[in-house]
Amino acid sequence: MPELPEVETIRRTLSPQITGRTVHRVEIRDASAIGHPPVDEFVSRLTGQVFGEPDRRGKYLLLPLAEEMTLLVHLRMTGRLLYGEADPAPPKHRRLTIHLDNGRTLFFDDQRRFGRLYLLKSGELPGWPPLQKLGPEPLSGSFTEQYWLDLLTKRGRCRIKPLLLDQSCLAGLGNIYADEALHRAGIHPAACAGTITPEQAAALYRSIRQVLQEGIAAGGTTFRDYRDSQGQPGGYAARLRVYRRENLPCLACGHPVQRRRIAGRSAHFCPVCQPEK
DNA sequence: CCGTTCCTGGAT
DNA sequence: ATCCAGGAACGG
Repeated sequence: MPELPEVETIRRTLSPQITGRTVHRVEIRDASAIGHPPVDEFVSRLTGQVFGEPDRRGKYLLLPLAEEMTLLVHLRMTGRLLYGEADPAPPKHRRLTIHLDNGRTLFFDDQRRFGRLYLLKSGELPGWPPLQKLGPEPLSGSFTEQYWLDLLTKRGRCRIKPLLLDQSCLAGLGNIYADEALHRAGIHPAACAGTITPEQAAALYRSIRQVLQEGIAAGGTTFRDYRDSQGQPGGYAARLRVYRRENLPCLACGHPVQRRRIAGRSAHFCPVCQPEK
């Protein structure tokens, strides 16, 4: 489940591997992995292109191409973008292989087939709805404390956990880092945004940025599927304080961590450190 | 806002 | 055999 820190880690490991490389051949093994344009057009337009410096927006990886196009990748749950040697016996979940001019390859593997690649002209990139709808980047200057306080006031009747997962409020948080940020800020995931005090909101603002920065520094969180572009797992799972720790002691107070379904997603929290009222 | 859908494989 | 994991689009 790649969230912002995982996608950012892939961006960083991929950058020296593909920047300046030319696409020699595109091999589609699962057409459903291509979100746009139609597969034959995707292949013909991508072939011969030169990769620029990878970028990221929320959980989207943006791979700019020299000729005014961008290859967008969303990994969703189990997607992997891997750089390596051409494989004569590709694994079962290989969806796409991009052969590069140095004899190496870029693979897109995805067990659950939720991930998608999109090839867009640079002109249509800013107006592309999924990107346009995204809220601010949590680690950039566009995510200000004032924006956050105003948002919690404006969305006062929303519960805070689903609000954190709403990519139009903030781009890049998923279930793992949302639970971790709430625990560090001492806020119950079911709390209504309007009941959060300004002090708590400020603490949450800081904890969101902190857990994302720590996640990036650790190379992301790996339970089973996530890998960077070199195939390496991330190290942040060992540092999680509540996520996937149901019934284990809270690392702050020792009380067992609870798990509850909120808005269709599992939420992990400490009932002592994060009181409901 | 909420529930459903898309997917597959691992757990029960 | 059934349930569950969850990012995001979609319908209500």
